[in-house]
Amino acid sequence: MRDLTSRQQQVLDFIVSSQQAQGVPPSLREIAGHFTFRSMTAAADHVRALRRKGFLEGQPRQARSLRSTSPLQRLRRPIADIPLYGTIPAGFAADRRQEPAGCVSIDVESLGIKPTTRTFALEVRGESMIGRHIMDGDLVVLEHRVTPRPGDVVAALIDNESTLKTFAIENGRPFLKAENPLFPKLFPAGELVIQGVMIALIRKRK
Amino acid sequence: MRDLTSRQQQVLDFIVSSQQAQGVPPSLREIAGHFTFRSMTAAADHVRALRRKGFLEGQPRQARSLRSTSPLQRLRRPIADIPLYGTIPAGFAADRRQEPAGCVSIDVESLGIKPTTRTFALEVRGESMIGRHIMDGDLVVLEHRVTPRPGDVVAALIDNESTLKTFAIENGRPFLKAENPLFPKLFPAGELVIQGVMIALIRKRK
DNA sequence: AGGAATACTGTTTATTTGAACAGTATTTTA
DNA sequence: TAAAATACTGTTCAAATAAACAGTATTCCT
Repeated sequence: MRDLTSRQQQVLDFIVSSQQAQGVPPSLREIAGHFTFRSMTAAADHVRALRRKGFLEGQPRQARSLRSTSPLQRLRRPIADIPLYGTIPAGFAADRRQEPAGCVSIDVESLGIKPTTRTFALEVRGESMIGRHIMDGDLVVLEHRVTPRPGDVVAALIDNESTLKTFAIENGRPFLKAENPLFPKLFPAGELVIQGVMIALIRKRK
Repeated sequence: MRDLTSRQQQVLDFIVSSQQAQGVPPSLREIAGHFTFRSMTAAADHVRALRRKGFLEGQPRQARSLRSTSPLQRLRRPIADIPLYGTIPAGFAADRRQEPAGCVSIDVESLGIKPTTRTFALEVRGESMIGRHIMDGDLVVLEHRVTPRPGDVVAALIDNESTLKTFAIENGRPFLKAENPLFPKLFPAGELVIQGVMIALIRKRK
């Protein structure tokens, strides 16, 4: 794969960034317009060169079919968009119509499961789950309305506050426990509202 | 935002998944073709309904400009594709031309940093970093050729094997240590080959 | 009971768009 | 030093495409 000239790199950059921004790759005329070429052939020439050098591909005679051909993008899996509901989604179970505070996008392979509309993410506050190696600031991805297995990490609503706990069953009665010797209390659950079961975790460097 | 009929949902699903798979949204004819409509108007009707209900948007008279308008996708950040080099990338420092074994795609916001061409991912094997809450099977994202700060988690080449350790400095001399009382040895580093500094971590449920 | 929305067929039209043809000037490569 | 690649102008053409028009049958509200 040969190197690109600076002009060709500019054109490739425009195509990729335009695709990201508009959601659609640009047409040859739009490329020419952006660089104020007075002829579309200029754009077509660059695209032809980028095709020949293997940086672009697309179907012939198909409108807006240009896409960059990085070897990585070939390996790319479908990407899931997961709503991030902040740290303390009070009233989640009752009021499902809350606005997401953000969006976590990750490929399904790294996530481990194909997400549904009941998948959501929360930011962890506190060290109560440090025994399960979940740290303050971690993003946890959870699945709503899944029956937890004993030992699963779940987000539960206790006193109108969402906390992360380990789900357990003793003598047929479900309860929750923190995973930190500093928080040794068990939480017997009169009415146990499970918001979600943890399926993945994302941590970034502080 | 009103609900969709099952047919409209099917059409929307096709548009979104086709966009993901092909990199380009489908044309009306391609939609009609997929559902074996004998008229493009059928596809156009559905697209019109999806537009009216707010699930699709795009420029009029612009080829392949359909894009889904989920409130989530509006929040979506640019996505980074990070090469996954397996578990033991022997000879990474010397042979940079190895083939990636996979691709981790995640938005830059959740990742915490804007990745460069020197960003890569490895799968963790073993429990040697459990004290830093890094578990067997976790995916770690690393940045190559960054000067580590004391306390950073780094991937290093020791005896031609890549291992995750904590970087530390004592009396001006850098060394590496495992974060597990079962692996208490320190690794003094005659020639210290740092492959990368950890910047993020992804864990999926086993 | 009646109007609107849904879900299509079949055809035509105007626009968008990729691509080809014919050139020119400059830079790079062999 | 000659050939090839680069970087464009200017024009034309045909395929791809969105959109409009004219219908039909069914289902869903009210």
